Amino acid sequence: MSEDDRAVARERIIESMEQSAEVYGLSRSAGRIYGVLYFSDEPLSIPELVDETGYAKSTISNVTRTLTRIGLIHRRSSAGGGRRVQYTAEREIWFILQDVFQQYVQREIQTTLRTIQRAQAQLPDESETEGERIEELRDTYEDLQEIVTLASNFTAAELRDALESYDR
Amino acid sequence: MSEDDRAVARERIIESMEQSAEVYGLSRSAGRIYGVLYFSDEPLSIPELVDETGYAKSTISNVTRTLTRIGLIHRRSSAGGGRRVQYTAEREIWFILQDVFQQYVQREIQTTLRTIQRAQAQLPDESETEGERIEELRDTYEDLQEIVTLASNFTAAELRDALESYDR
DNA sequence: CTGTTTGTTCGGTTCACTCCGAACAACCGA
DNA sequence: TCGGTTGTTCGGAGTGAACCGAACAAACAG
Repeated sequence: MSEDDRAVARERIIESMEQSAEVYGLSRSAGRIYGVLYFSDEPLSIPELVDETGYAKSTISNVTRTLTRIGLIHRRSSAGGGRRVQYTAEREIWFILQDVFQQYVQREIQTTLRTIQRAQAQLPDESETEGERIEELRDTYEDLQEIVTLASNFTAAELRDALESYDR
Repeated sequence: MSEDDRAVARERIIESMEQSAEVYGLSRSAGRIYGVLYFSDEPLSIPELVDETGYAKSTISNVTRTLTRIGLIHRRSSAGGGRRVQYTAEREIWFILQDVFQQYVQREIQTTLRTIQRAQAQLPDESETEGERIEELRDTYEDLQEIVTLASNFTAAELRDALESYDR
């Protein structure tokens, strides 16, 4: 009974992770695979993940690669046994979010900013409406870049503290 | 020539907005429609947006609705003239990001947190591994919720200042 | 060397999403 | 009342992504 309850609770949270994965632009399978690894006591191999999740081997292979690249899970090659690679979940969610920020948000901001700067360079300084709009955009994106750069170097606790203790 | 250059610069930035839209989970058409409105001096009606973007009327109708719901553009019913509804872009990007955070990120965090709490309530306090994992998750999400709540009440300048002046 | 286990790659299917065109509803001016 | 304009809704075509199964490559055990 308590065993069942625990399984139900675990399943609910994994379903929630599936949904979160979709919000962050990943597939549902990615959420489930991460969830199973999150609750697993030991590292799991691909065949074990197939058993636990019900997905096809090829799906597990593809998804684990992208999850590894993003940094949500870690890959260990266990040289010893028959099984060759094993996966563990990164449990420090703050690290994951930092990575997402660094890799996606910051990158997105940077390319946009570069486009704006290039467009601005081509327009000589006749301050038409167009020019002002672009100027506005540039200022905003420079602010954003600064904020994200700073924030991504903080720990969660530091960030929270910085915000809580700030007196306007 | 300068006219052409300006058009080219504008087009580049709008293309960049199309790409950003995809990153944020919107369609390319949403990015273009927002971009055209961003650079327009006056509010535009749906037929005018059809001319400017080349999209079908129905597409404009659907996309403007979702953009309005999200808060990226504003809808004005100009009671006077023949045209009935007109749209303007929200140019304060920080407002947009705040809304996104409030509506999506915070909501996502809250539902996850609620799921975790409910799961935790069902498990009595036998501190098994499962229980510890869930406890861990809960702490993290409570931190996240606090951070997002605080951050979404700051202006961009305040946030930047808070981060820059924080001394660890 | 042969059989088994593991992991990757490739082609195909299914499904959701985007966008379009057509039909419809609401409203205005003659 | 009747055309003209505007906006919404609906069904369908095209497209991309998720996932699967099969084929293939690599490594180990016997």
